[in-house]
Amino acid sequence: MADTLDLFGQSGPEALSDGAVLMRGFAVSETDALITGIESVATQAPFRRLMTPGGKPMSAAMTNCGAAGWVSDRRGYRYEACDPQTGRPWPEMSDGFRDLAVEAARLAGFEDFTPDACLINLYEPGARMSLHQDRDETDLSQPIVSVSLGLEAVFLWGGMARTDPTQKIILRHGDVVVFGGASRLRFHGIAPLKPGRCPGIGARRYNLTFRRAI
DNA sequence: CAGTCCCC
DNA sequence: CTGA
Repeated sequence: MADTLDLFGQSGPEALSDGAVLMRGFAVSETDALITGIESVATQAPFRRLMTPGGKPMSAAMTNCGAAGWVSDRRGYRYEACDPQTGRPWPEMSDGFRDLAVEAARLAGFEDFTPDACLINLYEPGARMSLHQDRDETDLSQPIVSVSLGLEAVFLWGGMARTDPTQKIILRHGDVVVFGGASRLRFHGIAPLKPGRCPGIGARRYNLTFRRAI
Protein backbone atom coordinates (compact mmCIF):
# COMPACT_ATOMS: atom_id res chain seq x y z
CA MET A 1 0.00 0.00 0.00
CA ALA A 2 2.59 2.52 1.11
CA ASP A 3 4.85 1.29 -1.70
CA THR A 4 2.17 1.86 -4.33
CA LEU A 5 1.57 5.39 -3.12
CA ASP A 6 5.30 6.05 -2.91
CA LEU A 7 5.56 5.36 -6.64
CA PHE A 8 3.60 8.57 -7.07
CA GLY A 9 5.72 10.50 -4.62
CA GLN A 10 3.13 10.27 -1.88
CA SER A 11 2.82 8.33 1.31
CA GLY A 12 0.15 8.07 3.91
CA PRO A 13 -0.51 10.82 6.44
CA GLU A 14 2.20 10.99 9.08
CA ALA A 15 1.46 12.35 12.57
CA LEU A 16 3.78 15.15 13.74
CA SER A 17 2.01 15.58 17.06
CA ASP A 18 -1.53 15.37 18.40
CA GLY A 19 -3.66 17.11 15.74
CA ALA A 20 -0.79 17.74 13.31
CA VAL A 21 -0.36 15.69 10.16
CA LEU A 22 2.20 15.74 7.34
CA MET A 23 1.12 14.49 3.91
CA ARG A 24 4.14 14.12 1.67
CA GLY A 25 3.59 15.03 -1.95
CA PHE A 26 -0.12 15.57 -1.47
CA ALA A 27 -0.20 18.63 -3.74
CA VAL A 28 2.31 17.58 -6.43
CA SER A 29 -0.32 16.77 -9.03
CA GLU A 30 -1.71 20.30 -8.60
CA THR A 31 1.63 22.03 -9.11
CA ASP A 32 0.91 23.75 -12.41
CA ALA A 33 -2.51 25.02 -11.34
CA LEU A 34 -1.17 26.23 -8.00
CA ILE A 35 1.73 28.12 -9.55
CA THR A 36 -0.57 29.67 -12.16
CA GLY A 37 -2.97 30.62 -9.37
CA ILE A 38 -0.22 32.22 -7.31
CA GLU A 39 0.99 34.23 -10.30
CA SER A 40 -2.56 35.39 -10.95
CA VAL A 41 -2.98 36.51 -7.35
CA ALA A 42 0.37 38.29 -7.47
CA THR A 43 -0.60 40.34 -10.52
CA GLN A 44 -3.61 41.69 -8.60
CA ALA A 45 -2.03 41.88 -5.13
CA PRO A 46 1.75 41.99 -5.47
CA PHE A 47 4.08 40.25 -3.04
CA ARG A 48 5.43 42.67 -0.47
CA ARG A 49 7.50 42.46 2.67
CA LEU A 50 5.39 43.40 5.63
CA MET A 51 6.68 45.29 8.65
CA THR A 52 6.51 43.65 12.04
CA PRO A 53 4.97 45.70 14.87
CA GLY A 54 8.56 46.36 15.92
CA GLY A 55 9.13 48.13 12.59
CA LYS A 56 11.40 45.62 10.86
CA PRO A 57 10.65 44.14 7.45
CA MET A 58 10.04 40.41 7.31
CA SER A 59 12.40 38.46 5.04
CA ALA A 60 9.59 36.52 3.36
CA ALA A 61 7.30 38.43 1.00
CA MET A 62 3.54 37.94 1.29
CA THR A 63 0.24 38.34 -0.44
CA ASN A 64 -3.22 36.89 0.15
CA CYS A 65 -6.31 35.62 -1.57
CA GLY A 66 -9.73 35.03 -0.10
CA ALA A 67 -12.24 37.16 1.80
CA ALA A 68 -9.67 38.02 4.44
CA GLY A 69 -5.94 38.62 4.20
CA TRP A 70 -3.34 38.61 6.96
CA VAL A 71 -1.41 41.84 7.36
CA SER A 72 1.20 43.15 9.75
CA ASP A 73 2.38 46.68 10.38
CA ARG A 74 3.43 48.87 13.29
CA ARG A 75 -0.08 48.61 14.74
CA GLY A 76 0.00 44.84 14.99
CA TYR A 77 -1.28 41.77 13.18
CA ARG A 78 -4.79 41.41 11.85
CA TYR A 79 -6.94 40.26 8.96
CA GLU A 80 -8.22 42.80 6.46
CA ALA A 81 -10.83 42.44 3.70
CA CYS A 82 -8.86 44.77 1.43
CA ASP A 83 -5.23 44.94 0.44
CA PRO A 84 -3.87 48.04 2.21
CA GLN A 85 -1.46 48.55 -0.69
CA THR A 86 -4.13 48.77 -3.41
CA GLY A 87 -7.30 49.49 -1.42
CA ARG A 88 -9.02 46.70 -3.34
CA PRO A 89 -10.39 43.44 -1.94
CA TRP A 90 -7.90 40.58 -1.94
CA PRO A 91 -8.20 38.37 -5.05
CA GLU A 92 -10.74 35.56 -4.83
CA MET A 93 -9.69 32.21 -3.46
CA SER A 94 -10.18 29.88 -6.42
CA ASP A 95 -12.21 26.69 -6.06
CA GLY A 96 -9.06 24.74 -6.89
CA PHE A 97 -7.19 26.29 -3.95
CA ARG A 98 -10.13 25.83 -1.59
CA ASP A 99 -10.87 22.24 -2.64
CA LEU A 100 -7.25 21.19 -2.13
CA ALA A 101 -7.20 22.68 1.37
CA VAL A 102 -10.56 21.24 2.39
CA GLU A 103 -9.59 17.77 1.16
CA ALA A 104 -6.23 17.87 2.96
CA ALA A 105 -7.98 18.94 6.17
CA ARG A 106 -10.55 16.18 5.78
CA LEU A 107 -7.86 13.51 5.34
CA ALA A 108 -6.16 14.87 8.44
CA GLY A 109 -9.36 14.42 10.44
CA PHE A 110 -10.89 17.91 10.24
CA GLU A 111 -14.24 17.49 8.53
CA ASP A 112 -15.67 20.99 8.48
CA PHE A 113 -12.83 23.23 7.37
CA THR A 114 -14.23 26.39 5.76
CA PRO A 115 -11.22 28.53 4.84
CA ASP A 116 -11.77 32.20 4.08
CA ALA A 117 -8.11 33.23 3.89
CA CYS A 118 -5.06 32.02 2.03
CA LEU A 119 -1.81 33.70 2.98
CA ILE A 120 0.88 33.18 0.34
CA ASN A 121 4.48 33.49 1.50
CA LEU A 122 7.39 33.80 -0.92
CA TYR A 123 10.79 32.77 0.41
CA GLU A 124 13.99 33.38 -1.48
CA PRO A 125 17.34 31.96 -0.33
CA GLY A 126 18.19 33.41 3.09
CA ALA A 127 14.57 34.20 3.96
CA ARG A 128 13.19 32.72 7.17
CA MET A 129 10.30 32.83 9.56
CA SER A 130 11.10 32.86 13.22
CA LEU A 131 9.09 30.87 15.74
CA HIS A 132 5.57 32.16 16.15
CA GLN A 133 1.99 31.09 16.78
CA ASP A 134 -0.95 31.55 14.41
CA ARG A 135 -3.37 33.15 16.82
CA ASP A 136 -5.00 35.98 14.91
CA GLU A 137 -7.95 33.86 13.79
CA THR A 138 -11.39 33.96 15.39
CA ASP A 139 -12.20 30.26 15.35
CA LEU A 140 -9.29 28.28 16.72
CA SER A 141 -11.24 25.03 16.35
CA GLN A 142 -10.47 25.17 12.63
CA PRO A 143 -7.05 23.93 11.50
CA ILE A 144 -4.33 25.54 9.41
CA VAL A 145 -3.44 23.87 6.11
CA SER A 146 0.06 24.61 4.81
CA VAL A 147 1.20 23.75 1.27
CA SER A 148 4.88 23.84 0.26
CA LEU A 149 5.98 24.49 -3.33
CA GLY A 150 9.40 24.95 -4.88
CA LEU A 151 12.64 24.85 -2.88
CA GLU A 152 12.71 22.66 0.19
CA ALA A 153 12.78 24.19 3.65
CA VAL A 154 13.45 23.12 7.21
CA PHE A 155 10.20 23.44 9.13
CA LEU A 156 10.65 24.06 12.85
CA TRP A 157 7.88 22.37 14.78
CA GLY A 158 7.85 23.46 18.39
CA GLY A 159 5.59 23.19 21.39
CA MET A 160 3.15 25.38 23.26
CA ALA A 161 5.90 27.59 24.70
CA ARG A 162 8.38 29.51 22.60
CA THR A 163 11.27 27.95 24.48
CA ASP A 164 10.12 24.36 23.95
CA PRO A 165 12.46 22.23 21.82
CA THR A 166 11.76 22.14 18.09
CA GLN A 167 11.62 19.22 15.72
CA LYS A 168 13.18 19.90 12.31
CA ILE A 169 11.18 18.55 9.38
CA ILE A 170 12.21 18.93 5.75
CA LEU A 171 9.29 20.18 3.71
CA ARG A 172 9.57 19.55 -0.02
CA HIS A 173 7.65 20.52 -3.10
CA GLY A 174 4.07 19.29 -2.81
CA ASP A 175 4.12 18.48 0.90
CA VAL A 176 1.10 19.52 2.96
CA VAL A 177 0.99 20.02 6.72
CA VAL A 178 -2.31 20.28 8.58
CA PHE A 179 -2.31 21.38 12.20
CA GLY A 180 -5.27 21.87 14.46
CA GLY A 181 -6.82 20.61 17.67
CA ALA A 182 -4.24 20.30 20.42
CA SER A 183 -1.53 21.49 17.98
CA ARG A 184 -3.38 24.55 16.68
CA LEU A 185 -1.34 26.97 18.80
CA ARG A 186 2.05 25.27 18.57
CA PHE A 187 5.00 27.50 17.82
CA HIS A 188 6.47 26.95 14.38
CA GLY A 189 8.83 28.59 11.92
CA ILE A 190 11.11 28.16 8.92
CA ALA A 191 14.92 28.04 9.03
CA PRO A 192 16.78 30.30 6.57
CA LEU A 193 16.20 28.95 3.08
CA LYS A 194 19.23 27.31 1.51
CA PRO A 195 20.25 28.42 -1.99
CA GLY A 196 19.00 26.22 -4.81
CA ARG A 197 16.82 26.10 -7.84
CA CYS A 198 13.65 24.19 -8.56
CA PRO A 199 12.67 23.30 -12.16
CA GLY A 200 9.83 25.52 -13.36
CA ILE A 201 9.76 27.54 -10.15
CA GLY A 202 13.30 28.86 -9.80
CA ALA A 203 15.14 29.89 -6.64
CA ARG A 204 11.98 30.29 -4.58
CA ARG A 205 9.71 28.56 -2.16
CA TYR A 206 6.03 29.35 -1.96
CA ASN A 207 4.00 28.49 1.09
CA LEU A 208 0.22 28.63 1.00
CA THR A 209 -1.50 28.70 4.39
CA PHE A 210 -5.23 28.31 4.43
CA ARG A 211 -7.13 29.54 7.45
CA ARG A 212 -10.58 30.31 8.75
CA ALA A 213 -9.77 33.85 9.77
CA ILE A 214 -13.09 35.48 10.63
C1' DC B 1 -2.09 44.68 30.08
C1' DA B 2 -0.26 40.89 26.30
C1' DG B 3 2.08 40.19 22.28
C1' DT B 4 6.67 40.60 20.03
C1' DC B 5 5.65 36.06 12.30
C1' DC B 6 12.37 40.88 13.66
C1' DC B 7 17.73 40.28 13.63
C1' DC B 8 18.65 37.93 5.32
C1' DC C 1 5.98 50.42 20.28
C1' DT C 2 0.27 49.42 19.69
C1' DG C 3 -4.66 48.30 20.54
C1' DA C 4 -8.20 45.63 23.33
